[in-house]
Amino acid sequence: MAKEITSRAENYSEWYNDLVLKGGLADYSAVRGCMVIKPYGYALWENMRDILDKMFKETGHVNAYFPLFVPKSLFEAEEKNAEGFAKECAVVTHYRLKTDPDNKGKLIVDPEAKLEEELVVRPTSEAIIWNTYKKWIQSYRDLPLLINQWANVVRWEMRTRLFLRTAEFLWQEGHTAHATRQEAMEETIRMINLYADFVENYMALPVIKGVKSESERFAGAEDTYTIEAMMQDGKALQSGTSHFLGQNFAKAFDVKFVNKENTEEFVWATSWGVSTRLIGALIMAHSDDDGLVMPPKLAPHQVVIIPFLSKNLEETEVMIDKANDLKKELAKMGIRALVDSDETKRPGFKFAEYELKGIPLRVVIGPRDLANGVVEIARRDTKEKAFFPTDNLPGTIQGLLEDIQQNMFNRAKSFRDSNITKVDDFEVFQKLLDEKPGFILAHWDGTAETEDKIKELTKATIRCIPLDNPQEDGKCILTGKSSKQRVLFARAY
RNA sequence: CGGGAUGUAGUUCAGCCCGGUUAGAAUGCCUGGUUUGGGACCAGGAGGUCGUUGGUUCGAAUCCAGCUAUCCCGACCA
Repeated sequence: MAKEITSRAENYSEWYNDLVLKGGLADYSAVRGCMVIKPYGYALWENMRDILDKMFKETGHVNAYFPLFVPKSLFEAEEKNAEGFAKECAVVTHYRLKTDPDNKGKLIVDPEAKLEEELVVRPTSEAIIWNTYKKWIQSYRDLPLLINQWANVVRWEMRTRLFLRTAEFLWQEGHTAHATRQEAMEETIRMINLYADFVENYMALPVIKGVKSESERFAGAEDTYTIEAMMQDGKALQSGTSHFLGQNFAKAFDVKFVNKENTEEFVWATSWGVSTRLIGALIMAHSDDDGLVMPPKLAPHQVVIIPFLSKNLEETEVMIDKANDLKKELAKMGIRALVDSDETKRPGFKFAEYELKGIPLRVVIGPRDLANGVVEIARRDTKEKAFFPTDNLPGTIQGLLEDIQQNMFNRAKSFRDSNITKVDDFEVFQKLLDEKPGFILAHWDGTAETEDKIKELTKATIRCIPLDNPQEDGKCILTGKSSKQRVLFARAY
């Protein structure tokens, strides 16, 4: 084995790192906490981005771009938001370097080029955007304002992990302004539903939608909606959030509009985002000890076609032609195929390589099978190999891709469902978290103190209060105080 | 940021404790040949200022310090 992958059982974290690095998705860089997204990883992100972008536009949003830098005075305008992010901000203090007079060939920061006002590298863009919205919004006719931006943000995290938590990451952030509380709330819900739709239908990953408790809420929001997914180690990954911001930012940035009755009102706001972290979720939810497993709808290459090559040049040429013909036919149906006719690598090497890369289907075209009117097709999700007639191959492949997409979702869903447990006893709660990782539904008295205490004792946090949560009488798992519903607990990334 | 570990060829690592020729291996890479239905084989070859800066020393991959990066365990977090 040229590229050994640590097994999940041996070390889950190393397994994850191996997949990212050896699967060719990303690489470490010379910058602390920042990664290089390699072409294969970026192709995956482009697919995700393009689909989401289309979904945003179908729901009436438009794209714009706001500056990377936020003047400190703007950043601090919304107090809670500023406080929440303050301890992880990169700050620009100077605008010039100069050659070091004492050390030839080296540069130093020019002390004379100190900025009057420091610039914060955006950890999120509410401040700069709401400062702009003030200029754009005067009348109810200017509302709703539905803007999204694709951007990079910087959050100076203590400890970073490829895709899951990097100091700089790519994301989209939607920032909307509305005339009424109800409209803004509807937007908040619309977007969390859109994210759930994307993650479930494209990433093949089931999610639980819910509301964050007060202590897990976005800094500056009145309510944070979240989608939570379960990874193969039973831990939760927050995969997307949609915030109802109330009038907090409108008040902080003095954004008012005149309504039909000619009275001034503050506007209502939402913001929502998903990031390259979704790639981490995709990897951890579906992959196995042989490498990545890409859901067909997002896979950079959905099919790899490998023609068998031999000394017989004439025969080899026929195999390569067949492979290229199939690729063209697939392209007509919108299926992304890759032909590997590299004669310097043996088939076994290629099989292993494309399994590592997670390509959903592998089609092998060889003289022996072709004489029998069949080709061998192997699917990545189940590792099954089977022969299929050469007639209507594109149709067969399309069917298989759909089946893989569905199978991956079903598999992830049954794994998740079998790892959600209702618990009513705190000792069982603690024991379960250590022995059988997963989600736990338990009663909670609704206080931040209890939530903190549970976190301290078990490292588990309230992931969300699920939407459409069944109401039932119960007693808080820790304090025994009365409770009307169960909330979702888990250890999280 | 606290605790632990690590950084030597593209990659994985040995050498360091006990300083002293020209720093090794496997794998990968290049060339030629034989191969090709699950990570091929033979022969030849290229590739390293030992993470970085400074210190100790006649002499540093080896000893000491700072910095930097990565991994693991915490705290923080999408």
